[in-house]
Amino acid sequence: MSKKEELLKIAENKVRQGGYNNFSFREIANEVGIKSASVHYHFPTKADLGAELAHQYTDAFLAALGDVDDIKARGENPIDIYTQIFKGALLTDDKMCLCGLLGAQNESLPEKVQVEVKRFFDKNLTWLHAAHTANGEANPAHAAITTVSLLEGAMMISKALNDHSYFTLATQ
Amino acid sequence: MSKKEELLKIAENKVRQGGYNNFSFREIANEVGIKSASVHYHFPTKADLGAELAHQYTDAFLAALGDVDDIKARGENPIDIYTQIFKGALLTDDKMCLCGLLGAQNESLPEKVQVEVKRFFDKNLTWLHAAHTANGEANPAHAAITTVSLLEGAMMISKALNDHSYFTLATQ
DNA sequence: GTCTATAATTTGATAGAC
DNA sequence: GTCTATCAAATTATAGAC
Repeated sequence: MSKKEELLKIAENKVRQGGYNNFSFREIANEVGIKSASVHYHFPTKADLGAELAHQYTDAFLAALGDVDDIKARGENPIDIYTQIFKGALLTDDKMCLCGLLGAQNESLPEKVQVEVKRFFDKNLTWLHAAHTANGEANPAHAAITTVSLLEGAMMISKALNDHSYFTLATQ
Repeated sequence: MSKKEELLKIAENKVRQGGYNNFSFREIANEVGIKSASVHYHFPTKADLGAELAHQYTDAFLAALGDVDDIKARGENPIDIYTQIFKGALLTDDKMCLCGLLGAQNESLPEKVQVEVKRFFDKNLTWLHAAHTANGEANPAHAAITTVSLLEGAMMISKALNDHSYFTLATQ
């Protein structure tokens, strides 16, 4: 893993714990074993780092989801897959969804980060719309909205209560 | 309104926009017209301010909800009331739920703030349990969890998309 | 790519006067 | 309750050497 990738990974964990202000260039530089000035070689400003972080997080999330048609072809329910990926993010990492936390504090973020957070939810809604359509839902647009809202909300409250079983209850 | 109340009100708005780190003693002191050192007279530490803020927010929220039995006695649906109060917080103030945002960044908060955020959700779940029970729901505990999760999640994503109509769609 | 050195600003907090 | 004065630490960022 390149230094740049290491920096992003460490920053991701910090942001998923406490938001955009929960990491500094110095902190992540120390953990990677370089100086904070060197971080600016990879990311000119903190906003650049934040935007790239959200962009890559979104791409990785979509890649993990896979293709709705492929899931249906395997005879599986894409909404179950979606729920399991969310659950994995919470249970495996014990952390919030990166873009969920950033979305909540959206107003205080640099604009280029806001753009990437919006992209995450646009892509999620598009995927869920296709999934609910494939499932024969009467109102796939509405179902997509309630699905992602419920999962993000359940994740947030699980963190607030420090109780993973809350998420499991909310999504069954 | 006392200076202390003014400080809390200004801090509340900042936190609901960008989280716990989105205000400083200097900032809120300036807006109230005192010096930052004077803020420490009212709140010894920032954690004290944060905890009191979440506590009062919770109390005000519960007071706005009112009593489940009273609502039923008026012939109204308490879940509709609950939804309307959430919606009002988003549409009137154009801001996140204070404890929703704090809950998402829970891991990075001082412990005394975490305690107050947990209290908010415990009280909400208790109220919703009573509401769904009064409505004759078969599984009021489960219904309470899904109700608050959906509303907090819808609020978060409305902020992320900067689109209030998203919340309305999610809750109808 | 990474370093040293440094700058300007902000932050949470304290001591002690009024 | 509010002030002045002050502090140590942290933050984002830049210039220029290696």
